[in-house]
Amino acid sequence: MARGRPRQFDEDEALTGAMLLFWEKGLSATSLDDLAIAMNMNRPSIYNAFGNKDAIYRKSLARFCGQLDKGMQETLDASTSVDVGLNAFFEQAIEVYCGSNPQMGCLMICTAPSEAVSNPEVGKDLKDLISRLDVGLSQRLARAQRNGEISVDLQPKLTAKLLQATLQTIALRARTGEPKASLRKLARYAVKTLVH
Amino acid sequence: MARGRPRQFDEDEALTGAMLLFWEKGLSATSLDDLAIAMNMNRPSIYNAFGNKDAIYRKSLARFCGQLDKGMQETLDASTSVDVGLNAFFEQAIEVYCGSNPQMGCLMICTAPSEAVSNPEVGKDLKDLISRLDVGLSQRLARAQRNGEISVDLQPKLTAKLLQATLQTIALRARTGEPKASLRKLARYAVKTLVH
DNA sequence: CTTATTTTATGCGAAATAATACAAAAAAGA
DNA sequence: TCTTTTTTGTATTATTTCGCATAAAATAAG
Repeated sequence: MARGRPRQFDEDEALTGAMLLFWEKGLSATSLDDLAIAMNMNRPSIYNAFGNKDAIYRKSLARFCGQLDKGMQETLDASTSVDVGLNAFFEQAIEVYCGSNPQMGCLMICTAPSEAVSNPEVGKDLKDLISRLDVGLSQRLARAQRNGEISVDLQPKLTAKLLQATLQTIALRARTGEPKASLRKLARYAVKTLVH
Repeated sequence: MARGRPRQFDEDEALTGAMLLFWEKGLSATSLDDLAIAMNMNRPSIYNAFGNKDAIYRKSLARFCGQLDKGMQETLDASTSVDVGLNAFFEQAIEVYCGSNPQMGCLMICTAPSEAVSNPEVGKDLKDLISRLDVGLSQRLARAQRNGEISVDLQPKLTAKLLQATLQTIALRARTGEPKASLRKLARYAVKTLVH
């Protein structure tokens, strides 16, 4: 098997290049010529391997969110105490959001909303990520509540949304250049204030 | 005075039309042809009156943010108690963010971030709005603290950021179609939890 | 060696897009 | 009435962009 001419590009590397470009410029401002350079492929090969621009963008989103989601689940599950887990999760996110120069925040939160109205599939991708994070955070809070680690007065679903709000503001602020230290301080205050 | 041929368009209405279009599609996905229709002007007149696409977008942002900022200041100043003021402010914002069909969230938070890296001026507009809201909220909290209305343990600047995080998540969630009632509930819980 | 299969690379063509040139139109002032 | 000023509308140009057609290249199977 592997019948025809072998591929010259690495699918993973190409998608990474595409993702980085979308992360910087968003969907609409990115052209296929830009993508061809970033993916180190020519346009016909791109169409053949990935489909049109929307499809590449959504595949980039899917990979990015998969990592984010997985990181959250693993970090929250691994930790015995909620607040330690949450702080570790925010720490991870801050590293990603501030990990380039200039800082680019979150691929989904910073680039998908502008497309979400005119492109309902992107809207759905955004909605799904928000929902998954709500669920993951909420379940961890509920577990902590059952363990007696946090107050029964706390409402897990609403608190989860406020924790995600913290994650989102960190993403947005990172994109405006706000320094890591400032974001860390905010994250720790959020955990301390919201989870008790 | 008013020397030459009178304008056939109303500057305010034209800018409103442009703003609505940018709000729906973002900066990059909006063409000047679309704008010409939405503003009820022909392209040369647009260039003459407003400048290029970036300039029209930034004028739309400025007007939108001016109203948001003013609404916040007035609502927070008018109320004697902080929590009532904050709840009223969130209520206003929710009406704006969910006021169309489909819901479009916040013009700035939902469309500017995707442009902010490649267009530093837009990045600055975003940063400035975030900063102004931080300051406005923080000052109101500090006042309440001096009045003995809220605890001295509360950190006004950090709490202000968490309140803005709440505003931002409401904007993003509104854009994914989350219902008003759900957003209201979140806003009230945020005020209750964060401001004590 | 021949055939089938898949990818690559050049390049084309249609459509969209940004921005401007230019003359006609519409007003005020001399 | 004639000039000046500003806006309007048609048209044009140059560029970008998307998506695909086509043929060459590179491999496996028969």
